Formats: sequence, structure tokens, C-alpha cells
Amino acid sequence: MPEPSHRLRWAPIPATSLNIELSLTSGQVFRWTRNAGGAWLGAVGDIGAYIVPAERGFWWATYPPDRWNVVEAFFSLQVDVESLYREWVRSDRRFAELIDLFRGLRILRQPPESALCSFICSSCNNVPRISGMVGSLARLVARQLAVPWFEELRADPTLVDLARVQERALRDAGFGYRARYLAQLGRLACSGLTPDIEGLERFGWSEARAALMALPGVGAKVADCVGLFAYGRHDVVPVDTHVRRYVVARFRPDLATRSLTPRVYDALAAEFRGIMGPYAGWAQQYAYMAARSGVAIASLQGGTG
DNA sequence: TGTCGACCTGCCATA
DNA sequence: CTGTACAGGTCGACC
Repeated sequence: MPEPSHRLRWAPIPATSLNIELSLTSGQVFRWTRNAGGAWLGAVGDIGAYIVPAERGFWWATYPPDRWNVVEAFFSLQVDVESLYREWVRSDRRFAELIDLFRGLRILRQPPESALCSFICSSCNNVPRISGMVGSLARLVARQLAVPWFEELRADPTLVDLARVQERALRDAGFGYRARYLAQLGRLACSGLTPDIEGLERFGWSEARAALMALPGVGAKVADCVGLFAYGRHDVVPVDTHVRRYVVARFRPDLATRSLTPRVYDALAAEFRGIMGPYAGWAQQYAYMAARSGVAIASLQGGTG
């Protein structure tokens, strides 16, 4: 594969501030790939991106060229993680361990419509399979980008793109019961029956969240993922099975046996947000990774130390 | 409000 | 190698 070496730009953002591999493989985005040379390839909306990590920074290229603002926004580089780390350790001393493990992990800012599609696919699912589905979805419905240094790169899909495929084709491609949600969403979008997903970002979160939850296949968890990963709502805490396990073990053992009703969901999110503060959504990603990777939750039990 | 089962499929760990 | 439990949930029907 030809590499855009003559176009590469340098960004002096150290790996301690942005761990590219960790951020791209932490279950936020599912379509980035790494080539043999260690470069990461992916799309951000309609923009192709090429990222080569290094210790003291990273090399980057986009197509169309030189879209630094896209790279900067995607990696949320305006957020100073070092100051977050200092705050988190003050809020919860045991976060020091998670920061050591996952230093440089950032919340990525994705186009909301494709984030919606991805997290509809994520329900009751595992990351390898989600990646396969999200890749298939892009191949089935999204526009091919004419990026010279990719053999094949699809744009991030939009909701109207979804109407290009029948539910049956999605089922044949292995989407299972999520096929119905996606096909239905595409029909609604083409009929003008979905809200302006991009525009919802400017609404209050409770209003935007309710609008998202009215869409097929979108419950509290998926809506919260759109809030955190697409709208830049840093304080929104999606409560999945891992985060639930973490918060229950760490702070709310009284909720251990309760089923995850909307009330319990909100209580867990509120508990975590109350402790971790306005960037609780970012902190959630660290807790998620810890719980998912089997870092001894037991060792995290008992008080807020 | 809270509980239950259905919805699809494949990964992963253990028999 | 065949069998389970489970995986970044949501929805509708009943208490």
C-alpha cells in the first residue's frame, strides 16, 4: 500500500497525553485498521485519516489534505487529560491504578449518525463481532472515499445511507435482530421522520436523549453513547454491563442484586458522575476498560479510599 | 415500577 | 471437539 510520506505532518502530542492504539481499540470506534508499518487508517465522516504513532507525538495525513482541525477534534485534543488525572485521583485515590494502566486513553469525537448505527449494533454483542458488523455496514451502504493511499475506504455511514439496504440483506450479513432496527431507522430517516441528529447536539441533554431514545433500537445506553462519543457530553456515563459491574463493586454493593431498570441505570450513572465530576464520561472509559480487561474488581472494593 | 422472555450469532472458556 | 455462558441492550407484555 502506498504511503503518503511526502504529506505527513508532525503533531507534538506525546503518547502520555494521547495513546492512539488504546483509544482506537477501546470499543469506541470499530472500523480503524493498522497496517504492517504500524500506521492507523480510518475515516472521520467523509475524511480519510492516516496516523502514525510515535513516543513524542504522531505523524498524520488526511484526505482531503491537511485537515488538522478534523484530527484535533476527533482525538478531543482540546481536553487536558493531565489535569483530569489530578482531579480523578483526588476524587478517588484508586483511580491512580487505572491511570497507570490506561494513560493517554481519550474519548473520541465521532459523527453522531454513524455512532448511532455502531452502538445499535453493539447491543448484547462483543467487540470483534461489532467490528465485523460495522465494517459490513459501511461496505453495504456508505460512500466509497477516493483516498489515494487506501485500497478501499468507506465514509462513516449516515441514517439515510441505511435505506440502501434491505433488512433481509443485513440479516444475511449476520446482523441478527439488529437488522430490523437499522432498516427501520433508514426508512424513517428517508421519510423525514427522524429528528435532525446533528442538530440535537445543540439541545439540552435530557431533551436530546429522549429524542434519541424514541428511535428504534435506541435505549438509555445507546443514547448515552451518542451523547458521550458524538456530542462531546463529557459528563454522560453510559452504563453497560462492565461499568455496572465496576460501579456496583466499587460504590454501590446495595445494587448488586437489582436488575438494571431505568431507575437503577440512572442511579449508577449519577453515583459515578457525582464522584468523578464533569468528565465522568471520560473516567467511565477507564472503568470500562478495567472491568472489561479483568483488572481485579475485588481489589477495588471497599470504600472510596 | 419491576420482572421476564424473546431477539441473532459467534467468541471464549471449560468439560 | 460439542456445549454453555455471555457479550458494551432493547422491546413489549404482564404484574
